[in-house]
Amino acid sequence: MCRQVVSAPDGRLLVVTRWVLHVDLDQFLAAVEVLRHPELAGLPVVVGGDGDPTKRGVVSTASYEARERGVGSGTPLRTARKRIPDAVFLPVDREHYEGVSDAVIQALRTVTPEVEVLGWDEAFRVVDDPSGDDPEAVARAVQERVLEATGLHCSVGIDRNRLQAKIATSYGKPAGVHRITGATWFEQLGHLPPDALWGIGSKTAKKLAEVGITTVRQLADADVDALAARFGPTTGPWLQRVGAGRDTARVDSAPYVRRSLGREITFQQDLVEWADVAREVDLLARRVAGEVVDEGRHVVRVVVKVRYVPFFTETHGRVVAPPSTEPDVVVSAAIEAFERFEPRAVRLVGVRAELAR
DNA sequence: TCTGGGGTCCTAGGACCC
DNA sequence: TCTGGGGTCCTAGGACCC
Repeated sequence: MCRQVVSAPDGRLLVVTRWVLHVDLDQFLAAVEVLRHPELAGLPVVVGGDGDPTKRGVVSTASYEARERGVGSGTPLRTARKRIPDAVFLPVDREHYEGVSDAVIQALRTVTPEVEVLGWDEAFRVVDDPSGDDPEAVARAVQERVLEATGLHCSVGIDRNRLQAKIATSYGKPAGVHRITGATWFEQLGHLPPDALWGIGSKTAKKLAEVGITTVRQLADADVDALAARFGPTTGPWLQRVGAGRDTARVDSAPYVRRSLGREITFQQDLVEWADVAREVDLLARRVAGEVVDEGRHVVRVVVKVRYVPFFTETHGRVVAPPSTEPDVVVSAAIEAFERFEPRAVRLVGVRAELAR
C-alpha cells in the first residue's frame, strides 16, 4: 500500500491508496485443454512437446492431478510417462493459447486499461482505491470477469509493488486472493531461501550460500557494497532490494515491443552430418528473416546457437550493419556466424535475430 | 530427471580510440 | 618510448522467467 495523489476529473486532487494486483491463471495450458475437452476434467493432463511422451521434450504445464503425482513444468516427457503412464498427453497448441490469452487480457482491460502483460497467463495491474482498504474486492471482481469471459480460474496477489504482488499470488493458488503487506513480508518470507523470490534462481542461491546468505531476511540485511563486489554493480544492489521486498519498477502498460525473434529445433535423432546441420540453419534463418520482415523490423545482429551432443551449448553472432530488412542479408549473416562452429554431432540448432529499437 | 522453445537482461573481456 | 586511463562497441556466455 502507498499513498498517491491523483487528479480527479473535476480537477480536484485526491489522495488514494495504490495497490498492485498480479493476476495469474491457474494451470493455464492444462485448464484451456480441459475447457475444450470437458471429459478430461479430474484426469492427470500433461501438455508438452508434440504430445508424444516417447520423444525428446519437456512438460509445459501439468494439471494439479498430474502435479500430485510428481510431474510439473520442465519435467522431461519421458520421465512424465514413467511416473504417470495413464496421463493424458497433449501437444502444445500455441495459436489456440494465444487466442485465449488475448481474451483474458481483454477481460482485464475492461476493468482498467493499464495492464502490464508478463506472458500468456500473467499480468499486473494497478488499483487506485480512493475508499482506502479493499483491494480484495477489486481482486474478486477481476476473477469473476475473467471467469465470465473465458471460463478460466485465476489467482490474484495484492501488494504495494510488482515483486511483492507476484509472490503473494503463489499463496493464493488455486483460485484465491492473497495480500502480503510490507509488515508481513518478513513474517511470511524471511525464513525462506532466496530462490523463493522472483528473479533469483538456483545458481544465485548457491553463490549467496557461499557467502553465508541462506534466507530472505539475511539477503535483506546484507551489505550492499559486498554484494556489488561479488555480483556486479547492478545485480548486487538489486539482490538486496529484492530480499527487502522493494521493487522500483512501475507497472508498465506500454505496448510490447520485441527485442529479438528466434526459432530453434531439437532433433529427435542427433545430426551427425555437418551438411545436414548447415541445411537446418539455412531453413531456420529463412523462417526468422521472413517473420521479422513481416513485422517490418530492422535486424541489427544474428546469433546462431548450436547444442552439441551430449548437452553443451555454444553461440556465435554477426552484426548486421547497416541494420537491414532484407531476408538475404539476414540469411547470409546466419551462414557467416555458423561458419565459426566446429563440426561435431548436434542435438539442437537455433537462429535468433536481434532487432533495432 | 537424459534435459523444449521463446524470450530478456546483465557481465566480463578484448578491441579500439583518444 | 614498453607505458595511463577512460569510454564505447562487440562478443560470448550466464542466469532467469514463462
